Amino acid sequence: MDDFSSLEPLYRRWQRRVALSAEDKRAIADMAWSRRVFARDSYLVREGEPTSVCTYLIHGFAFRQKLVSDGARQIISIHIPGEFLDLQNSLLDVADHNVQCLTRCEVGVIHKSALLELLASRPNVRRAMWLDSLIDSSIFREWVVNVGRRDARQRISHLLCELASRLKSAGLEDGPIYDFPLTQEQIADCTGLTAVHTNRTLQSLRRDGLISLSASKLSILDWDGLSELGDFNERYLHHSA
Amino acid sequence: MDDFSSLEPLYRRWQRRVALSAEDKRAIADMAWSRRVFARDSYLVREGEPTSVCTYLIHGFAFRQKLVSDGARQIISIHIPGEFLDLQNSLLDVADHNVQCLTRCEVGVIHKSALLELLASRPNVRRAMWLDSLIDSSIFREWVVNVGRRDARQRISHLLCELASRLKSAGLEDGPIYDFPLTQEQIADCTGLTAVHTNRTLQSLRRDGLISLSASKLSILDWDGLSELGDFNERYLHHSA
DNA sequence: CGTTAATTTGAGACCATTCAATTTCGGTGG
DNA sequence: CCACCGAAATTGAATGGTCTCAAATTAACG
Repeated sequence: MDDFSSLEPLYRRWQRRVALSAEDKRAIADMAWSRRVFARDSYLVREGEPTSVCTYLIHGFAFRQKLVSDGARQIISIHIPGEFLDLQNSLLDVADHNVQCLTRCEVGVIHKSALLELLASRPNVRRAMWLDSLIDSSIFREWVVNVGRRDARQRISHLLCELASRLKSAGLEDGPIYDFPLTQEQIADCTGLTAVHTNRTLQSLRRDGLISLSASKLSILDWDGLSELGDFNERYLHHSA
Repeated sequence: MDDFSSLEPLYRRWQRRVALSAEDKRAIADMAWSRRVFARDSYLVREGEPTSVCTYLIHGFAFRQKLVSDGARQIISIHIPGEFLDLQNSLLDVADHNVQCLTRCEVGVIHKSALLELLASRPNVRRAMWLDSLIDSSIFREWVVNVGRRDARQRISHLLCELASRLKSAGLEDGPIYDFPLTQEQIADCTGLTAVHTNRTLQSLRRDGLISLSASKLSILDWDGLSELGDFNERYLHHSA
């Protein structure tokens, strides 16, 4: 990767759980990265296609989604800089979901073969990546719970808390005001609601003084209130250990 | 493990994706397994507890679940014999969800340390386990979609198709009649519905001649109809490759 | 400053929930 | 073998959260 600082967020996250040696970092940086930029809404991975590359998010936001038979979309996770976007797809042979840019995205692309070689030769990196994928998995589980057993106000509160907590943990934002990349339609697709009901629910959260959200700026005015309403407990994010 | 045949379903599943050598199998069989039996409903893992062992399901059915603030339960996945129940919990330090027996369960228990040693020394086993956890992950994603963007008839149809497909793929049942371990209340907890509405929805599926379900026996009378209704595409199960 | 996307509003319909009561089923003890 | 029991399944009626559809308003952007 031409600009090594792009890997800093990655190292920072991994170091919290796995000790990376200088050689580990060198092996990562020495990989055949290529930097690319994608426009908002463009697809990075398409369901059903064979996988050949793996993408690391440097700047911008991306999300995973699946489409159902009537054309409705369910967003499955949101990704922030410093995260790999499709480890899952890369290590399996055929993509089982779509990955799309939420905003303009700068990414580092590596070939599957280079990735596999790195995983084979660097045990610490392998462990870090595996843990990453286990944490992804934990987030999916929480999303099942969120759309399955919470009402609209709780679902949206939970989503906002998760994003704020992850951004803060990654050192990208440290409140009280966040750059918030989701439109109301996208919030709806994350929470299994309609855009109309999402709009009404956001209004109700604003009316209660929990948040203020406009012009792509979110501020969480009452963290305790919002996280309690949304039944948010950050254990599932495994920020430490 | 005293009875080596217990590991057959595991080998069979892994062999579909990773070539296991005789030494690999020996290393697995030689681990310090202990066989235990748990009663229906008993907890194998509790959210929030530090993890120390890993459990392999030999006989019976189990499930993962999380509870929300008002006490409601969301089931996150169902597990069938031959699967590891809590790899995710074991490799992280604190369990982020509960694992519970659906029926009386016979399991093989191994200590985390023995598991980590196996993973460090046997690359093929490591790869097989990682793929297992990636497929788990894929199933979670599909469940997010199921509860997020499908109506009651679709959700239940999809669940029934998934279980049938996995049982068949594991060589445990080969329809048209399946031993079906879920009560209607549990189906409800899988699909984010209430038990009452689950009951009515099952009746509607029966009325349409898609299934017959009673006395813990499920038969899928019209696979094509049920899978089309439930928008079921088994790609996400990654049965092959 | 025009054009399109995003947000907001209203009213009515519907899917799913709630609560309570009843029936059926599976297992147990006399 | 039948009576009994609790769990599971079923039914009814009323309520409600969310959806649908359509239109209006506001914000974003070149």
